[in-house]
Amino acid sequence: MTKAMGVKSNVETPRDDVREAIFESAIELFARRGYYATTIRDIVEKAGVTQPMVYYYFGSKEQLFISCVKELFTEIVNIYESVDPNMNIADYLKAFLDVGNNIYNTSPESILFMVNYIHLPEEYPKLAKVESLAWKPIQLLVDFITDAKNDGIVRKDVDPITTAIMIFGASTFGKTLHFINKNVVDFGFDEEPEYVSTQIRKIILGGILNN
Amino acid sequence: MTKAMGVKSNVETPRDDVREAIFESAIELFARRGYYATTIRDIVEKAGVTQPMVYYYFGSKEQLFISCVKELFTEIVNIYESVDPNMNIADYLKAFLDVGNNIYNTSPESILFMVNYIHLPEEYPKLAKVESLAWKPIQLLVDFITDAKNDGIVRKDVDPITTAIMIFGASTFGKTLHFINKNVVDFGFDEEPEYVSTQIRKIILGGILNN
Amino acid sequence: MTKAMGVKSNVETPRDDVREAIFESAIELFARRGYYATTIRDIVEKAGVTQPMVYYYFGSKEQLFISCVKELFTEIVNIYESVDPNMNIADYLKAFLDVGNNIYNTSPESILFMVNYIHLPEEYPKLAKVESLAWKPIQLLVDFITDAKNDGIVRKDVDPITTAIMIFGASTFGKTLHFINKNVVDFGFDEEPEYVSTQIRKIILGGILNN
Amino acid sequence: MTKAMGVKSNVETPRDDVREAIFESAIELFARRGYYATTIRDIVEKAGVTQPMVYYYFGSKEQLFISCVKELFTEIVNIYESVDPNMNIADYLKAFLDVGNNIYNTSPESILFMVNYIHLPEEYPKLAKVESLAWKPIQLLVDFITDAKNDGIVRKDVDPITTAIMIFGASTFGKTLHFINKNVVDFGFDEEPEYVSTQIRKIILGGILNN
DNA sequence: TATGAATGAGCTTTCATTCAT
DNA sequence: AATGAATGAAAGCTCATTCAT
Repeated sequence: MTKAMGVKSNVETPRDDVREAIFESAIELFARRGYYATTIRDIVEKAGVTQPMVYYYFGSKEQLFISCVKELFTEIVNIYESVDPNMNIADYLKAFLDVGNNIYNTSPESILFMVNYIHLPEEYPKLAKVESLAWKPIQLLVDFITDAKNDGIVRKDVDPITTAIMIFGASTFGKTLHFINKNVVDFGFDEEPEYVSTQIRKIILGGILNN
Repeated sequence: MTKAMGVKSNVETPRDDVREAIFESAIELFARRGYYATTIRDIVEKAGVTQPMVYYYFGSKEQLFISCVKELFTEIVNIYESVDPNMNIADYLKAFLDVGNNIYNTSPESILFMVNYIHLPEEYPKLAKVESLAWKPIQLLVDFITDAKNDGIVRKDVDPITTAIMIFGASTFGKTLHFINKNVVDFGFDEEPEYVSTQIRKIILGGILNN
Repeated sequence: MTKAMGVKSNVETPRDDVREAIFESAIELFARRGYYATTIRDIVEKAGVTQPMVYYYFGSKEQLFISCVKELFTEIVNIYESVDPNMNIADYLKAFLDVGNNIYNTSPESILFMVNYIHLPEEYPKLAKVESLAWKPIQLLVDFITDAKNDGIVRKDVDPITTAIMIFGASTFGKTLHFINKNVVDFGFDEEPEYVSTQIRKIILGGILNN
Repeated sequence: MTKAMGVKSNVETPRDDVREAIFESAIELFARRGYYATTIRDIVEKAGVTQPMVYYYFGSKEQLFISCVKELFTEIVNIYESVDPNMNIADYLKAFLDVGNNIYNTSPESILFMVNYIHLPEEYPKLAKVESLAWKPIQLLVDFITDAKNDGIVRKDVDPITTAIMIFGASTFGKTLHFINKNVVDFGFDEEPEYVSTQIRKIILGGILNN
């Protein structure tokens, strides 16, 4: 991700080339194959560096993985946090979903990686270290919906957490299916994320707003 | 799952004990750890049999995995198909979501396994073989909603596919979070699947029904 | 050692061939090169087996090493214990020293291994497990000398422990020097262990007996 | 050792700090862990310098090791040679053994290192280069005893070499056991080197003197 | 059907060493 | 005189799989 997401921060000092190359290869491979199916050899080959460099810069395969997760989640959270909460609910929802779609479009692996990561229970000791990050985007939604509920915009009998899960879960699940359908096996499911987002917005708003 | 779900289809000849033991251990381990982190040794140790038995009965690790997937998906599909589509939409939705909750309650791994499986893209060559099965529960929803739309119960501007994805995605994502929160790391998300289902129903119905 | 020492216990079941081969190669290599300079690959090459066999039979390199130490020390202790303590001190001393010489002649590595092992302090966590075995031969000497002291044969002002250390230390040190001189680098020290033993006996007896 | 032994030979130019630091760390680590279990990383970390410094000052790990051995043996030999041979045998023996004890007390690793080194046969190509040094202390003893034999003080049937080996071997073996007992695992052998030396002297003198 | 024993290939990791600066 | 970065080679170990019985 990183660069792929258009966050290319600035001209890096040349000595971080190797670290950077490892990092990017790692994210892509971990995202596509998962932790165990990705070998250090895969990573360094793709990055064009030698094996010990991984240990020089990251210490171990697991720490490299954690670094990837942290970095990726941090970036994603930053982007989600940049959405201004001073909008009406329809606009906010649109902005929120657009963010997800943008990330997916620039770097589908990012989403896969995140979703994938969240769905590997036995691996969760590792998750503990990024717990708050992983939960953050959903939390932002929960907070916004709670406020809207307090303002009387959202119905009193609506549970903000469930609502947030619906929005977030539906959106990422839609992207995953889109990715699979496009890259792996044709499910007959070819709806674009943008279209799905529009639908989600409409249904959710219809389901939770007063009147 | 299998036995755990109470779907033990017929009385097995006693000599299938070994096969059965392997099968059950495999499902549980694959579900919790994923394909690569699960070793043949793990499986046979848990099953109390010897390694070559896996090859005698299943041919290879990959084929064992596929067998698990097929069996599991078949059972799950059977259950979903047993939901009578001749109900009103509210009841159908309730029945549909209840089925998922029941499966999760009797055998949480089943859900994990399925979700997990769907989210490992690079593994999808394998998926091709169960493509229609994996997609089937969603398809059932899509069909039901499409009918309701044609009957004028669901609004014309609602996309049945997106709706089905929302229902299914939200429901499984909710269960995953519940599982993680309960078994791995406390996210502060402790809502029971049943409660989440009720909310989903309410929101979806509010969002898609005419009037 | 084992076979080399002429202790070939009996016709083994053929299925222990591999284990046996690993074991013997291990002892010889550990003895000559020490633990760290000996690789699993060295051992299996010498034994004509494949690497995983080491792990199948012994679990790890360290456990293989411990097995060797235990086995070797046990055998050596057995031999030392077979020396009948109902002799006069001169004969006992001769018998005791002869035993060491015999072991050295049949299997020089045995001695090297033992001495070598005793002189790697940082490795001694492992030693804890064979502590009593390693100390046993010296203890036998101590006990005999103590008895002789109580019987008035050995002078009252003589310390049995120091005496035993002198006998044992001098004897093994002599063998080590003999081995080095013969196999590695010519120190100009070519006295045969048997000659050294005779001298040790004479000097010790002269130094500790009454009259 | 070196400094630890208080033999800091001359005022060093400050720029040898690094070399000195490497040297001292190396001796201690080699002594405690042996050659193979000691890594360059261990040494430089302990010394607080960087890895290439080892190669700048010593050329290689092996040459560093040899340097340590040479330096250490040279110092030890110097001390042993400073013992005045113009004494009677009892005093000389006392002085000789005291020297060993002093070295052990100021720097136990020195003794361990030496003994350890002598007992690693496969390493002896390296030994060739310090052959005369390693042998020297024993040689001094041999010479003294030979003279005493020629003077009729020591019995004609006594072999000076064996005698020297007994004295030296017993003394160092005693120290090794003392070290192990104190630092690693309790053998029940807690005799102080000084006490052991006194005993050795008494027994040896009783065993080799005329009358 | 079932198993103990065996294996080729590949894994993560660390080592001593060197290079460019 | 000193260093951060880099490397080839090899270490211990595990994997899915098969063979002989």
